[in-house]
Amino acid sequence: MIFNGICWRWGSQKMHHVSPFMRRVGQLLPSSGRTSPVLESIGFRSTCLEKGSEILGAGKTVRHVLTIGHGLAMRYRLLPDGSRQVIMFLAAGDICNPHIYPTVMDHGIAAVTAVRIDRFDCESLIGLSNSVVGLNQALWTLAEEQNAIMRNHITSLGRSDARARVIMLLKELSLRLSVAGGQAGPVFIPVTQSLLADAIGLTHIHFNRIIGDMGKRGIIATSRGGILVNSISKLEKLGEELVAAA
Amino acid sequence: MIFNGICWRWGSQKMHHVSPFMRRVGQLLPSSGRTSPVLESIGFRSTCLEKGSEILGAGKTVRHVLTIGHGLAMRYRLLPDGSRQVIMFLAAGDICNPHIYPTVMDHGIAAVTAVRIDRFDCESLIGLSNSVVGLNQALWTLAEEQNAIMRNHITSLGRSDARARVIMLLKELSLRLSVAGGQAGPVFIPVTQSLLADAIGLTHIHFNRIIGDMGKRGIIATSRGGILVNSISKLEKLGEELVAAA
DNA sequence: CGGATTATTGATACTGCTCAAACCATGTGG
DNA sequence: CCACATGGTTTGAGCAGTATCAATAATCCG
Repeated sequence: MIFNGICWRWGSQKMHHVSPFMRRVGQLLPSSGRTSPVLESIGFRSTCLEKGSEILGAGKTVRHVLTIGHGLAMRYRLLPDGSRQVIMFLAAGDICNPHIYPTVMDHGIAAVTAVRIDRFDCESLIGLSNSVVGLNQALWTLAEEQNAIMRNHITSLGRSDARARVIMLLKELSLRLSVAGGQAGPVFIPVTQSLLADAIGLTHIHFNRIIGDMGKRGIIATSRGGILVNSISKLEKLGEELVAAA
Repeated sequence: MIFNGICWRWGSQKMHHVSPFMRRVGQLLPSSGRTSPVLESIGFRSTCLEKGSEILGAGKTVRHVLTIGHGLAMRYRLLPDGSRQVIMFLAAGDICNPHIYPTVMDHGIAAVTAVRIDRFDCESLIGLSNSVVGLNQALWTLAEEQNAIMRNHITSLGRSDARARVIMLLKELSLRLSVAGGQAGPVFIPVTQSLLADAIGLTHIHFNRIIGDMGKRGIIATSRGGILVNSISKLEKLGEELVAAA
């Protein structure tokens, strides 16, 4: 249930924080530098959900635009045999809906960590996209980012062995989670091995063997509930070695 | 080369045929019944390309909106080790670009069969999308169709064994290629086994073994350069049997 | 007819899955 | 504070499913 979570701040049109989603949209607008006051004027409501909550169920019709304010979520599907495929992970600033128009979801979205959801009104956003120059294009660009991730995912699943898939997944998540994009410091990925394995089509057992090996080499460290990537560049180097070995 | 093909009709703003892309867009518009004359007024140019031609190269900046007028194409990536991943197949009416704004492609698009490309002007479409009510939403809906296919693809690659993947792929292509959507008649899929195998992460050898088995059961028939699906419903039944067996 | 692409078949090797179990961390209620 | 339940992690042994290598056959095209 979407209203299950502890409500952080609720009911006020004006939030004291800026939505990461709007910040990203603003950066994509042609109107050069700072965030447009028009964008900030649009109201949204924040809801906090605990780990594991369902954000958007498959089959549901969406009347609001949900975005990740803070934390990690995932798009996923449950299969008839009970197994689960994680389609992609969503981080702060990502949009949960396919687009800003009402739709029916063909997959679910759930909270991987505790999550803050910033909820906008479809009509308001649609109205803005008709009036603010460049906004529509910005939304397409954001959507295209997610599509690129899916294409990478398909390529990874189709043409790489287990080890390469693990490396690519960790690399992608590290980069998206490190705010600065390409910094050198360690990044903690707060996702269980089972979930990570479900994303790249491995059993959690095999996944564990692979990262166990990577742990011995000091590239990552494991802890309950997450993985610490010590150095993204080491990760990339390992990936290149793999390609070279083939 | 994009200009390599035999040109079917060229240089005239007014085509004697309607672009399948525009027809689909028109059907998604709220303005009820028939295709809006405004949509038909927009000019486009058709180019015919032979099998195997490159339609859009990876890394290219796109200044036109390319759509499939006739035939089959594919989105694909080439990997450093020389192998190829087919990300998805594109049929008549599908858009090749990620969206109608200029972008850089992170993957290539090539003709699987002989193909007619209907090429629109970015600016014209953007202009239309700002003036025609519902057009922008229609474009998002079309894009979302492709995204749904990618999500299916990811799920298939991640959680199904080879046989199930083959069945899903053939089913998807049969449905998209049969104009009537859900008809009973046989459908011919004009794609080599190697390409189909490259889509679902199999070797063409293993792919061949699987469809050989399906051929013995009369569900499909093979011929050089393509596969004939005798009955989509039989295909679905086989898929359900697989699920039940698991 | 000769060369090129595509399809098919066989034998063998290896990746990653399955099953089974132990271990560890965390939280819960008595 | 301890006993227990829970969910996550780690380890082992054996097997199933696919890849790989190698070759042959069918088909098409010039």
